[in-house]
Amino acid sequence: VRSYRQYCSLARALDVLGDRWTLLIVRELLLRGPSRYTDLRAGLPGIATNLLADRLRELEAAGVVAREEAPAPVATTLFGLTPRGEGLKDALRALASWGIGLMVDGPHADDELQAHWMTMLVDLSMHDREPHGRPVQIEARAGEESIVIDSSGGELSAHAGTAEHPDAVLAGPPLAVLGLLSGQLPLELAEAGGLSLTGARESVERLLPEPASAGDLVQ
Amino acid sequence: VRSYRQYCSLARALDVLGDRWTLLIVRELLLRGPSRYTDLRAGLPGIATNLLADRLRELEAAGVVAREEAPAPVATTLFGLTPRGEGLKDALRALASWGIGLMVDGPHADDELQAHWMTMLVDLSMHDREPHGRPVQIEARAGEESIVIDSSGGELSAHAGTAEHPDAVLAGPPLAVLGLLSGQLPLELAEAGGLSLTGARESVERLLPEPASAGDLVQ
DNA sequence: CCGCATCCGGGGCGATACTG
DNA sequence: CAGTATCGCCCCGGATGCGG
Repeated sequence: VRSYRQYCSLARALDVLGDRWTLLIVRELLLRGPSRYTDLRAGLPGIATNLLADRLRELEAAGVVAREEAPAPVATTLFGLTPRGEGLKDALRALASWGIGLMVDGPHADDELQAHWMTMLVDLSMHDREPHGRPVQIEARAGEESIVIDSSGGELSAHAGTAEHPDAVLAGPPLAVLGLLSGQLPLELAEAGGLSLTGARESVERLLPEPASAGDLVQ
Repeated sequence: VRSYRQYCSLARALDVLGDRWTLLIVRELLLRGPSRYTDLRAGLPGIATNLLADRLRELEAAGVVAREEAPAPVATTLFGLTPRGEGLKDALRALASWGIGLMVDGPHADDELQAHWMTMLVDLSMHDREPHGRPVQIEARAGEESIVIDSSGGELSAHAGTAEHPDAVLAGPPLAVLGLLSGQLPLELAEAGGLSLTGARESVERLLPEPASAGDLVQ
């Protein structure tokens, strides 16, 4: 929580966000919306509970997070982003987009994977090539974690969970599935890496990002 | 340097960039281009010399920084960004842009200000409203630090230093000058805050950003 | 000088236990 | 459920030394 003591906007931003876990807390709040303490802990495996409490206080003091007392039936406290906190969306997107290039070696030993993190990649990389086509729904499962991707009217959305009657289902090891969704692996290479595609293949191809240039791929 | 152990692109990015000073080192390399160790130290007041050496090694291992042996006459080692490191430009811009909102209270006690940091604000906030007008040159001095802003053919550029025959000169306390350049303060309020404008006022107004909405201003 | 390595004190961080 | 309390450890800050 020590300041860099530089009158520079980046240094000021890091005075608020630079401590360990802070930006991941903002990630959780952006992905989940206003959340309970316990749900935040679940989305931040490895965080010490005192650190989460400390960081939430600091973010509150900086005007990034606001504490809301939930209405009657639940009666718990919710932590949500203020408008200033919502303003971090672009910065987190840019950082996460840069980080995609660091995921091509697959998960390391003991790396955790949660479904709602996968939805970030949809938002970062995928887009509908046929915005006026009929709505499509795709389920993507990496390991045991699955998300549902909806495209309707050119708008893509994704959320954790499973679908009743998706147009297609993608499943496979995390590297193949996330590599496909992030555009790091073209469909053929992802299939070679263990990805299985069942259902309407063209509905998947319609949403896939342009693969990264050949030089960026795994050697 | 401890990993978050999450297979998420943001967590991966922070595994590389999340340590203290790391993103400020990238800032210096983006602003200065390939730099000597000593010049980096000068742009990072407060950093311990062993930490700078550690961070440069870690960034090198992550493929963000490359060490170049300088050619014959100088014979020193230069640290520069790799293409992967250059890819951080958007993320740093987004973070720095968010941090502008934290600068409206002016420099804190003992805050340092260096001219080349000010050039970031030009890049982030200013644009030429008359891209086809004749080229303009403006000098802006905050305290003792001064930069030169050039606009030619709609392209804005800024660098540290002073100008021989600028069209206008801005000078004043850091809060007024940086508030103006970043769009946090309209010209009238900046002048009320101690800013002096000599020379062609319209050449300054031509480059100023739209001021932030009234709600964002200092009360 | 330039580019570090070494040493040491203090505090941020990680892990676990505990509580209203 | 939403934290507080405690205890090591290691990261960080600051100073100094040192080879090329």
